[in-house]
Amino acid sequence: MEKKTIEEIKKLIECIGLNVDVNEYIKELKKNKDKILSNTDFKKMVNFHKALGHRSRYLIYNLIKKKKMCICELNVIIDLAQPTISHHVKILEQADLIEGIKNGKFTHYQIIKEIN
Amino acid sequence: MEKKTIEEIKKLIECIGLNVDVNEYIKELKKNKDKILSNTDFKKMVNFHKALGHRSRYLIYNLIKKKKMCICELNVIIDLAQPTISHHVKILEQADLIEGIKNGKFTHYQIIKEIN
DNA sequence: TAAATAGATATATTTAAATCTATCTATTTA
DNA sequence: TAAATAGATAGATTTAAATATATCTATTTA
Repeated sequence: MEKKTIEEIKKLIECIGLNVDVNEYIKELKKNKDKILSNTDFKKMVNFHKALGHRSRYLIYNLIKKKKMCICELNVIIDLAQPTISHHVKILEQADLIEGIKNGKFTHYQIIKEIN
Repeated sequence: MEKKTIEEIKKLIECIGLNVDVNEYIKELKKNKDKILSNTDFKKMVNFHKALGHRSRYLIYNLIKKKKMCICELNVIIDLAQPTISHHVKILEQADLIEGIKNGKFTHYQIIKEIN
């Protein structure tokens, strides 16, 4: 065991008290961690929050929520280049928040997961 | 009006149809946009999602949710340097998701906003 | 079927976030 | 009150995300 880890564990012992089995305690914490990480929704939830955790995307999501829109409509009111808007829309789409319905030349995006 | 904008609007006219007042339509869309951006919760919501939209922070949040913890406990089970963990914890704290309660030398962090 | 075009993709560049090491601060306790 | 220490902060570096320009693709329609 490396020096750094030994000091971390010394610190932990002081924190949790001497009357606790440290190895058992750490084992329990690591079990919690593994359980969280192995949850099938873990990545999905992180991506969901990451998708909405950006000013432009949160705006686009809420605009589409008010009224389904195509890229060309978003492009008129948002001060970003068309490929940038397409990029953000794609991230929202991949997070299963919106979907695009092709209609002739135009693709209309609409909400599929409602967030209040 | 610049060339780029003119083409954007031409495109929009084709999309929404000729029997619609384009200026009125754009005005309405921009009103929607301004309403969304001026919402007092806009920044708060983006920060909330940004806070949870990162692997390590989503893990830390869920660990604290299972059991209140101090930095030293997180440090033992997460493979990141102590200041990095402190940094992530601070972001969760600033998003009003968790709070730190000082107890002697140790600060125990606990959930204040439950997310399922 | 060939020109026009909505919007996607590729690639490069810029900007922001994550992470680290080193150091500081506030608190405890011997 | 001085040494010890939990965890916060500062600053530098690395990594990832945002954005732009240029180009491509799939579809439409004249």
